[in-house]
Amino acid sequence: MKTPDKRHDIMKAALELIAERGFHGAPMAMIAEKAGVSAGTIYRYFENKEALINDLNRELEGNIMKSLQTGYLREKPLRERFLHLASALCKYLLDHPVHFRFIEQYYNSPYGVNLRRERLLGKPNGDDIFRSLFEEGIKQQILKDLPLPLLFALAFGPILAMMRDHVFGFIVLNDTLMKKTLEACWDGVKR
Amino acid sequence: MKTPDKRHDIMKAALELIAERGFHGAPMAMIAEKAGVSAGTIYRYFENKEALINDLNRELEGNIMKSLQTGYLREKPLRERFLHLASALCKYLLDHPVHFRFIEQYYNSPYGVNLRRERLLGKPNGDDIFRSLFEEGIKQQILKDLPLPLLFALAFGPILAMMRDHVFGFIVLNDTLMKKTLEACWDGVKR
Amino acid sequence: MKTPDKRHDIMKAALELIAERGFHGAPMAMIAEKAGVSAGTIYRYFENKEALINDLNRELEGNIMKSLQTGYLREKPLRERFLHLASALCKYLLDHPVHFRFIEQYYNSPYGVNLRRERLLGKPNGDDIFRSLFEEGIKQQILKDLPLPLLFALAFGPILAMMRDHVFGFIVLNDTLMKKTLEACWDGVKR
Amino acid sequence: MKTPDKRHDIMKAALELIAERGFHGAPMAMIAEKAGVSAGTIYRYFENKEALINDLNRELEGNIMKSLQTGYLREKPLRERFLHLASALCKYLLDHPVHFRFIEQYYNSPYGVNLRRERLLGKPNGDDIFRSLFEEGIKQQILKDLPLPLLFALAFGPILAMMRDHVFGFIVLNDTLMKKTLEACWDGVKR
DNA sequence: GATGAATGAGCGTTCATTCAT
DNA sequence: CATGAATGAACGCTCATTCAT
Repeated sequence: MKTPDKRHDIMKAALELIAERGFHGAPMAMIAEKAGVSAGTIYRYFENKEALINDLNRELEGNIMKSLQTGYLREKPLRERFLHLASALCKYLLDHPVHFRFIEQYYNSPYGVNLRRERLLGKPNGDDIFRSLFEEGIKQQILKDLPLPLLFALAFGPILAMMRDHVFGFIVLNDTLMKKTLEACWDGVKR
Repeated sequence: MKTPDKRHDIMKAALELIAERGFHGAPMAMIAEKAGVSAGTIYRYFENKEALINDLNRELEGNIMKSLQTGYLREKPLRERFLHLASALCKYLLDHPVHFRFIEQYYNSPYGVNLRRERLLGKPNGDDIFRSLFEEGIKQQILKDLPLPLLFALAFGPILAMMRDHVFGFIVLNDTLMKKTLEACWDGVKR
Repeated sequence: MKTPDKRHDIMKAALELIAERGFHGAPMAMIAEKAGVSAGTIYRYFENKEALINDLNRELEGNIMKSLQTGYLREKPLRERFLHLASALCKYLLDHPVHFRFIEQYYNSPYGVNLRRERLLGKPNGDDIFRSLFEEGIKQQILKDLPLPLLFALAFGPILAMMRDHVFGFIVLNDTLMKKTLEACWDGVKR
Repeated sequence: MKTPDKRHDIMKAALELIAERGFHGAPMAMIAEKAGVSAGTIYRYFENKEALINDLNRELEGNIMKSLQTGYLREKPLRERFLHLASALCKYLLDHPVHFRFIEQYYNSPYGVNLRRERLLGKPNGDDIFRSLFEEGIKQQILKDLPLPLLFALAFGPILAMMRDHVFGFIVLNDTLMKKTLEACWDGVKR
């Protein structure tokens, strides 16, 4: 029985291989084989390797954003909303270590830097849930009065570092540890 | 007139190219050309590319550790010592953005992961200034009672994220901003 | 019009180049060019240079063994069988001087030594026609009672030396000369 | 204390390395190191690697010829003289396996073929002890009436094959075995 | 659409040889 | 004379991409 959605198969294969072996440990031929298609076929769905990688990242980010929004209630207190987002992010990454590995590699490559640049220099993206949360927090004098990128750094720097340590086996996370750490992040950003 | 110290030239060329273009954007031939030597010459000084990269990292880490220790006074209060270290680290990375880019790449590669693993699994290294500071802080109930890797994540995660943003031009740091952010890091790790 | 069987072309080119110029006088690029393919193509058919060489040897040995068996009659007297095999071997090598040069090089390289070691230390290979002939000859007290490798040396040492001389043009063989020499080999091994 | 004879040191180092590791397992730098001289120094004594190898071979052949002549008595019967030479050759090679390994490699390389060609096509070399022995044997109708190269093949082909097997450990020679084999060689060449 | 054989530029590395000291 | 650092062409091999089928 054939999978009809080759595009999906290719992305899945690429995701897993790149997560596990890095960008240059994942040649197109290997991705093709794992996806059950021929090497040439990939080029019907993606202009080249770079495009495949960018599409992949876009999809994963979309998934994450979607998962953050479920259960997010605008009317809750800011602290609670922050903890909701941070812990939903952690949960997502814990549940999808492969996605995490991929994203990490992505943002540590020329691709990621360019993407980030485009985003920050472009217009504010209305649906950026974090940005509006933080801007609100600053305005209400709940959060420290720092440029947004610094608040991001304080909030997510520790989370990503923690996830890295977990994925590589340097620590074993449990709910208590995670909760404590996220509250520590809050301590970092709050006034 | 030629520089007599080719080893240094090679390391400098490798450092800059790798910082700017990543490990595989910096082929040996390109490093050689930038260093003003022939490709074969590199192999008189380094066993292979991996050894060159490891040596480079070792040197940079040495530099950083040295710069952290200057002016570090064991008898000062813990908070002050933490802020000293964090701000010395920031200053170093700010003054040497190329070193920062290299180290980032290094720790996001198999090399770095293995190094980190060895360090965390190996015996406590007496001269690890951060580790002893944090252990002391936990014992004295000044810092949160979390596993060391998580304290590291809370303290350095934001710093590295901030540096990244700065190096890529997403923010422009000044002393005030930096100081505020480092104090926010302290808020994150302290009880 | 292209030859459809590239694998064959590659083996042929490698055979001829190695026969003429030795293993390191035959770089992959040169083999590729002679075979009318690109360098990379070789690696679709052979894992690496060593595999190509081993495959080549295996094929040639197979050819030789096949040609020895045609017309070989187990019921003939031992002397006649010996002369049949020896002369069939000579004829083959005479007709395929390039094969001879290749095999010579092969057995004078680490590849060949290892192969020989495996064979001598491994279990007797049922289809080894020479071994069984010689063992029978010893048992029936027709051949000298010497270890097998020495009988091999006495029987094939001269044949290979003769072929070498012929291939390099130091002598010109004809049927009479060959017959006489093979009978002299028999004189060497018989009681 | 320095060895004054660098030329000798270089040849010895080259001999041992090439015997053990083959021509391309013995780079000039390695030879130099083993000889205790610098790489450049080799080129004061030898024009290039090829010249070094040729000189080495010439020297070894000289040694062998000399050792064959000691105790060789022209007035002894032909058979005895043959066995003397053959066994002296065997003894030499057994005592100097490193020389044997070198010579084998040499004659299986372009160098050796050219040398041999020069020799056979050049004028008869008066002091060639084997050649005169065999020519005498043919004239006196003691040896088979075959072209010289074939008599050489019959006489020395087995000896070299035997030595090869011994050096690689496929057989363990002792005096009895050797004597039997050399007599078998005589059986091969005699009428 | 899909295939997968073919390409060839590019990689890390080696080593015989040269030459300034 | 001797050194050994430097060279650079050449090697075996990889892989993103193309294109005839």
